[in-house]
Amino acid sequence: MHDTVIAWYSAHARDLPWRAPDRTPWGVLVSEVMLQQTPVVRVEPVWRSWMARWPEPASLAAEEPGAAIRAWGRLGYPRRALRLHGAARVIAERHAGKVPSSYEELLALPGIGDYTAAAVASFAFGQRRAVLDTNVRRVLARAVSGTQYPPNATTAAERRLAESLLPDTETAATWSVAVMELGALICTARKPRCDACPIAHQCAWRLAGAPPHDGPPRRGQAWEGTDRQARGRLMAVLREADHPVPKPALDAVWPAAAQRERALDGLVADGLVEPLDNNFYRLPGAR
DNA sequence: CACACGTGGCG
DNA sequence: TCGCCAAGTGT
Repeated sequence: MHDTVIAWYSAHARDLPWRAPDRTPWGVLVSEVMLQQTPVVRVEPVWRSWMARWPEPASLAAEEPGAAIRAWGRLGYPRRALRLHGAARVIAERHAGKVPSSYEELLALPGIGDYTAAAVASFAFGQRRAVLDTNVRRVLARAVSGTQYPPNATTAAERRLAESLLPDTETAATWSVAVMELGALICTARKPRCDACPIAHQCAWRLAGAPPHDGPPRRGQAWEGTDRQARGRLMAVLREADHPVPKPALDAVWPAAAQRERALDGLVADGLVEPLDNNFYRLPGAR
């Protein structure tokens, strides 16, 4: 299975800048954070401008957090920008400006969880770490476990499986990115392209007749009328403003007063918004 | 462990 | 159309 998947990857991998030969650990780290819950097509242009402006951790660390939040644009989950800025400051101050290579030190950075720490250790530093993202989990669920979808939360069994399949250090990172790419391009969640899959003939799920998902239903993401939607509206106003924004300008984008105040308070508590005197607001430290 | 947390595109 | 989904993390 390994040689087949890696050969498929060699022929079909997308040409992404964070995979280029001249990539840096910082570029890999930035890409991984941006890619959390966000499609590649939306990340790529933002990654390019981000790396042009802040080519190393110290250059981002020298900025106010609001600059990072604004440059994040419409990628979503702007707390990721705040945490990436925080990670840059930790790297600048405690790691001499160099992205740490150990999984444990990466995991200690804000906004870096198990997946991202493993991905950076593996993709940027060539270490042998199981990289378990939604793509890998889905491919292994189908190809090996014979189920349409993986469990809702990552299980110890999934981790054991991924580790048991991990090849030696020389090829571990390539194997992980190849499986990930297979999940992203072929073994997709909704409409897998099994006719183009290099391991379709040995896929446990297909061999079992492609049985439908039977476990507990996947949790949907509520949106319309939620606090999240309100927060998004408020952040959009602040992101696009060149100067501090008066409160009425925020009130205008979310009429329900109680929910709006709760959302705004939450943004302030999260450090995404800075309240100023006279009922003005701005991105933290920004203009 | 379940939930909060943005945004936009596709089937 | 509208629910589902996208290289998760923190609490």
